[in-house]
Amino acid sequence: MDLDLNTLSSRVYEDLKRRLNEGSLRAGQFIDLSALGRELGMSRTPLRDALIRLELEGFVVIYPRRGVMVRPLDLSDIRDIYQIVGALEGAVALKIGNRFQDEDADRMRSFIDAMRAALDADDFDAYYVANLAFHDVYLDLSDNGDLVRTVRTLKGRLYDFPRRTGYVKEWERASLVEHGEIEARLRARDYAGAASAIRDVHWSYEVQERFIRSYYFATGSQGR
Amino acid sequence: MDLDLNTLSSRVYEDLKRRLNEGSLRAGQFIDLSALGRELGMSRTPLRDALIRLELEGFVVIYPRRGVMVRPLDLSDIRDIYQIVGALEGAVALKIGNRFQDEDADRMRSFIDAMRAALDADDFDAYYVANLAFHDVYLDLSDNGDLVRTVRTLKGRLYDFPRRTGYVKEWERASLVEHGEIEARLRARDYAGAASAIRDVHWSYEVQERFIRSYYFATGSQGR
DNA sequence: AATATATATCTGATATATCAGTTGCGCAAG
DNA sequence: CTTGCGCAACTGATATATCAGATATATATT
Repeated sequence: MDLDLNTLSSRVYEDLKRRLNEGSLRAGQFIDLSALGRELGMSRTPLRDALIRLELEGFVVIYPRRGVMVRPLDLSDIRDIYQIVGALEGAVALKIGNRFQDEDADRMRSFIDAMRAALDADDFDAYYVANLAFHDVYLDLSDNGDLVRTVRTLKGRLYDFPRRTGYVKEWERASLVEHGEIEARLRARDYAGAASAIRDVHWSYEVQERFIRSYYFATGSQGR
Repeated sequence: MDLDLNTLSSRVYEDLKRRLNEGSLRAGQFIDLSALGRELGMSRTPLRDALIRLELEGFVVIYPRRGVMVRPLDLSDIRDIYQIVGALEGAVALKIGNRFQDEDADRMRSFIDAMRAALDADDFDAYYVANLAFHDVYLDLSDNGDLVRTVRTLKGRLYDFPRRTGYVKEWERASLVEHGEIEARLRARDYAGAASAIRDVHWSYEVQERFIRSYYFATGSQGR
């Protein structure tokens, strides 16, 4: 599936991602293939193709002959995702070498400033966009497409599916400090230090656990 | 797809993996769905389901309306896989903590001895089995199922698809030294050291490149 | 009232017919 | 001889009918 949207199943895959993002498909909810096919005006075959892909990416679970459920995200899932993203994103920083230039550090610095301004303005969406852009500065320097794709899929599961509207300001203020540390280490070409700041602090479940608990589970939106 | 083999597509998925392993489906080869369906006595639908999964795992490429090709493994793929496996397996060692006991180190030591004996006897299969078992000692201590599953899928792509029969003895002798280092660091509870031995040496593409080139490409079996 | 069994219903899985995008080939025109 | 066009052939994609495993419900038995 080369995902260039020239197949129905590619398009329905994107549509399902959008529904998961906006919350019209919610964790724990079962998906009725017949009803959805009728709504979308298509047979179940491209739906099945798309759902197989979503299952392998961790968004849904297909119970053969029983139903398809949107997969909830519990604390152990989040912990697992943190460990994988930390390891992989840390590996990108570790190996970044000469690809990283001062202008990359400058761009990271500007996104930190944008994040701070967004926090001051209580603008969660602006914070979210700047946060992703900050990390993308060095992720985009990696030529390991599978690694970066994996990281982005997993971040999507944390951030986008569903897309959340609230945030824990204290957490984001702490993240700003961490972002500053990452940028400083990269600017200093201390790649091992940057990798550690990413893996062992920023993407450490243990370090971030109290924020994670308050962000994902305090509102009772989902969880066990 | 819960992979308990109670669906046809699960069974055909396993069968296709076996064909990839034994080389009856080879890199670069196109798979004829109609012919394969007739051979297996089934429709193309479960074949498609299985191939979608294999595509997402990196074994094949589906060109819509054109064909399905077994994906070759080139040097950049191998480099990418090395980086991901190194990062993830290193992360397992880093976080292993109190789960790791002296008896685990003893088991690792026994697999090192088994690998040495296999090399002395020129027994590649025994070496291969002991090598996997060695790494599985600490991988099995991780409770991050997705991480370990990803590592195993990627190792499979390197080792098993196709399964190779030759080996580079010099490489394996060097690996033995690395295995000893990993075991010693874990036994000493030097988790950061173990993680580095795994990520920065054992699973470093740059460190292993000359062996990789001679193993994967010297026979001209595949490559560009 | 509890348990076992038979039957109905539900939903995904699969078979098959047909569609549709891609590529190859033959032929005409320059 | 080269190029462009029309058509045929190829293969995956999709629609639809049917199958089949899983679950719920009704009924019989203890």
